[in-house]
Amino acid sequence: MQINLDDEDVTDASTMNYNSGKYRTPDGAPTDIAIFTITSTDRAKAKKSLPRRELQVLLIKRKRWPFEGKWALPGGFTNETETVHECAKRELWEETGVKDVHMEYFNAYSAPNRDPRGWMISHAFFALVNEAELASREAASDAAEVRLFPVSEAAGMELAFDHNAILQDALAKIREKMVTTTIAKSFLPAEFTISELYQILQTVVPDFEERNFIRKITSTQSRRGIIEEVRTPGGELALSNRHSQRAAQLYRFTDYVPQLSIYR
Amino acid sequence: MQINLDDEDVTDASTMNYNSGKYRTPDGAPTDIAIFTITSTDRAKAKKSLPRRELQVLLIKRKRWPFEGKWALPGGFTNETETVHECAKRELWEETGVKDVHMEYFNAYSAPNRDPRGWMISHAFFALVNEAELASREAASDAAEVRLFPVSEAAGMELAFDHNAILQDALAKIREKMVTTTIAKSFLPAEFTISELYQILQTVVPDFEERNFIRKITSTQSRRGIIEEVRTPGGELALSNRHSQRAAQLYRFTDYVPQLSIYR
DNA sequence: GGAATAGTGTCTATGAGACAATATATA
DNA sequence: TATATATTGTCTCATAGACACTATTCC
Repeated sequence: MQINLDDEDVTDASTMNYNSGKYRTPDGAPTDIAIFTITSTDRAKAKKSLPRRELQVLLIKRKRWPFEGKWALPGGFTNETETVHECAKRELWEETGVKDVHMEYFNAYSAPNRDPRGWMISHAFFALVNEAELASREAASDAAEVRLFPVSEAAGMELAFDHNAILQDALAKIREKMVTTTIAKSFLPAEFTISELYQILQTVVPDFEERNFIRKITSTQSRRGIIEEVRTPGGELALSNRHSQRAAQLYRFTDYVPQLSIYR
Repeated sequence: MQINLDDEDVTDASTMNYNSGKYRTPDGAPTDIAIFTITSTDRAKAKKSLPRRELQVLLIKRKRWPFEGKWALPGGFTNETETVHECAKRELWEETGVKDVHMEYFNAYSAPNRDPRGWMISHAFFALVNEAELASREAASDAAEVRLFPVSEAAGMELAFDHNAILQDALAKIREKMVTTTIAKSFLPAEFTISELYQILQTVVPDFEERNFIRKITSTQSRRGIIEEVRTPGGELALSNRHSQRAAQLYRFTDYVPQLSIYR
């Protein structure tokens, strides 16, 4: 069927297609997903101490043309019967075996010739996955083909397509969102200590530094009530000493969504 | 040319296309743009008083199938030789005769069957245009085909395609950004008074209310220095009385980008 | 003088920011 | 007992938030 896609009464030839009036259409609708996680490795020296944490991104080694052998962000082609969001969700599941994680669409990449296979406008997402959820899958998959890379390392690699730019944009986005929303919860257990939260924030946003972090986040619950103390069934304050000698108060995120404003 | 788009070694038929192995591809890459402006109408009674302001969105009456006769967001099809961002910029120029305004990509709309013409993944932008820039074009265009609507009115209309949803999303987005970034500058002259800024904020975000607005925004310049006082070439404070009996201090936005954080 | 907007005074409570000091449990 | 993390004390200054009050100029 020949459809007239012309919405604007175009009469000059400049915007008409060279293909004798038939419009050129995209050759696919791919999605690319920057899947981030934070790994924890216990420090050798002291047992009861904070683990070393590192922000990692999942990459896949391409098995065929184009960019065969190069590492790339996972992704795939959207079907006609699904939205790009559904596609990304599906790809995440196929790649990592996880679902129901925080995933967000953040940009479209549409530079001509960004894909040697044809005209491809890619829809880019980022996903934040808890290390614990990823653990089971890790063992199952072939480490030579699918691997976590520290973002510092991945940023210096030569990735397939324009995935370097996509990764950079994804990083900038999660760094911004890490301090303006409560997405840090994706990298934490449901109940966590202030130190753990602080460490997670610093792992993603190295510049983040707040001397009196504990005072700020716990002061005047009524105002900045994004987290609350956890209590035992008996009603006492729940503590944890998994990473410390002295036990620390456990907190959990509330449903409160703070409204930010530069005009206060 | 038959290309293998399969990135994931798919072997089950479920993800293969019914069209005997040939992938179905999108039928176009449209962009839709929610173009906002704020109109000012002087109040009849008092001359020197704040004008009535209203947030407006530009709509176009469709001239052909599908949704012929319905109002829709302006937009058009992306060419193979441009990015979707360039396409949106071009469409904005064609539609309003303005360029170099604040325009942002905010989402992709990809529900199957959202467009009766075929499989169309639409890329949605919002643009913020100063009333002054739009004025010249207004006279030139056919008001019956291209019109500004108050957003309150447009939100209640039945628009073409899924444009109601797109408009809602665009509104939510600019309301959020209006108080977290300095995009209010798009609706203001380079030099403005505190009252004008406050009025613009309230026009876009009706809930926005700050009793001591002037104190907050002008206190301790070193911290929240998003605006600065304007001075005359002679070094005196520049004032304006276009909207008031008593002259008011003029301000301009600085380049300072405040860093927001829920963790302070 | 009244209207309409601009801007200041004042008061209290809370938060920001910096550091020192103390607390707790374990290896 | 040394160590590593958790938490509180203390002090100063800035800001939040409320609301009354004064200032300026046009009509």
